[in-house]
Amino acid sequence: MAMGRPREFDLDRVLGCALDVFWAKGYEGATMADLSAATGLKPGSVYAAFGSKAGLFTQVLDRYEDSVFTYARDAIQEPTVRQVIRHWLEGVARATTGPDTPPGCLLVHGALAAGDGAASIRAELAGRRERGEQFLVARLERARAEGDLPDTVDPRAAAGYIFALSSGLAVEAAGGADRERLLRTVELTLHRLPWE
Amino acid sequence: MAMGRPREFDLDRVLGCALDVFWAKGYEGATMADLSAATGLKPGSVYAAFGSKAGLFTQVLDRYEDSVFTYARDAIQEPTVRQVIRHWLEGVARATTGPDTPPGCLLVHGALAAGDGAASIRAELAGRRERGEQFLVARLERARAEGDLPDTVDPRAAAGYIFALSSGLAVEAAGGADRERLLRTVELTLHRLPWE
DNA sequence: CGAATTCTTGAGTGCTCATTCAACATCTCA
DNA sequence: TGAGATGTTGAATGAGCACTCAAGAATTCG
Repeated sequence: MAMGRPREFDLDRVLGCALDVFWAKGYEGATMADLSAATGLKPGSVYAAFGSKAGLFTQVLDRYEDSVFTYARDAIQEPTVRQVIRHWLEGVARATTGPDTPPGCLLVHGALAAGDGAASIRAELAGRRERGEQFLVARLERARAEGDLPDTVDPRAAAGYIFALSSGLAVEAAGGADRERLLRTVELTLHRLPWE
Repeated sequence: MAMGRPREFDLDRVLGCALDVFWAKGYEGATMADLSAATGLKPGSVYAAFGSKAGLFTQVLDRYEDSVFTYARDAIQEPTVRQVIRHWLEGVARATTGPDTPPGCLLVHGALAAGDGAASIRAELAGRRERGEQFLVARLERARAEGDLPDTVDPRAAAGYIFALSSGLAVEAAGGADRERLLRTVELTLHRLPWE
């Protein structure tokens, strides 16, 4: 029953280009003209393919998590809480200061850069950050059951602490701090964790 | 030689209203229409008095630091490093979750929400954050000289750690976290500092 | 008072934004 | 081959943006 004209662009490449733009400028800072220029798609094609700027952003977020948050998935596989946290925080420091990617974190940058008309975008990003935190909470709960985290420590509080530091590192990176500076903060953090 | 018509508005009140708008929406998120409505000044009067949106923002920043950063000035007066840091971090937690002010920190929010056309605004905010950090560095250097901070700890690294946490708390507040949650993170941080 | 000066006002400037649309192109299937 | 379906294109649309300006209003000084 007639399939229609096939799209001429590579979806993955387009999402990658759009990611760079959103990552560098935030949701509202990125204009359709920017996105059109970076992806090579005319505005009409973007709307045909993704419905809206917000629709494109949502797909870009999925791609961001898949490609950037590998360090988080790897981190929770580490055998001890110390190693989990080291892997996690060093991953944040590296991901937010990559030589080939914009400085900062899209989930942090995007959220704060969303103004009035983008309340739903802010909610979406807050939800994704929350999911990320739950990811770490679950690992720390397991650690407590295994005796690797003291009974006196609430895994949610510990994850909240690590997450606050992660967001702080992302802010510093977005503000121009270099990787060494971030890694020095990570090193000091790991010198002794609050419950050790 | 003729003084001209006196201004009809109270400068301090106008800056206060503008502060609320910038604080809630960031630099680029705040429109002149928002500012005009909140202050009661017509656009023409704003430009006559402040020159531009950026000029108004700069004056608002001064006012912000004067009124909100009292906790930082008070904190460094505390006698011990522990008390300095407690006062500082609790001040951040409270200032970013005030019942009568928007959530988050203007210096963090404003910086990340500044897109392409506002590079100078971003630089201004980065400079002000840097000045804030130096403020804490100086206090920690004194503490090290007094033996209140181990010789092995670099005051700049320690201040960087506290500042990363501060920014992280501000991001969480902007994302909707409540005061109790932030204070729980502060409590865990203080349970044992990395160099203790 | 009248001249000089500064503020206020309201309407308007040109620009950029996200989004749309009609015409055309390229595919599948019968 | 032709009908149906979908993708691409370039131009256009209306809304919102920071900012401006001419005219009028309030003041001080001579």
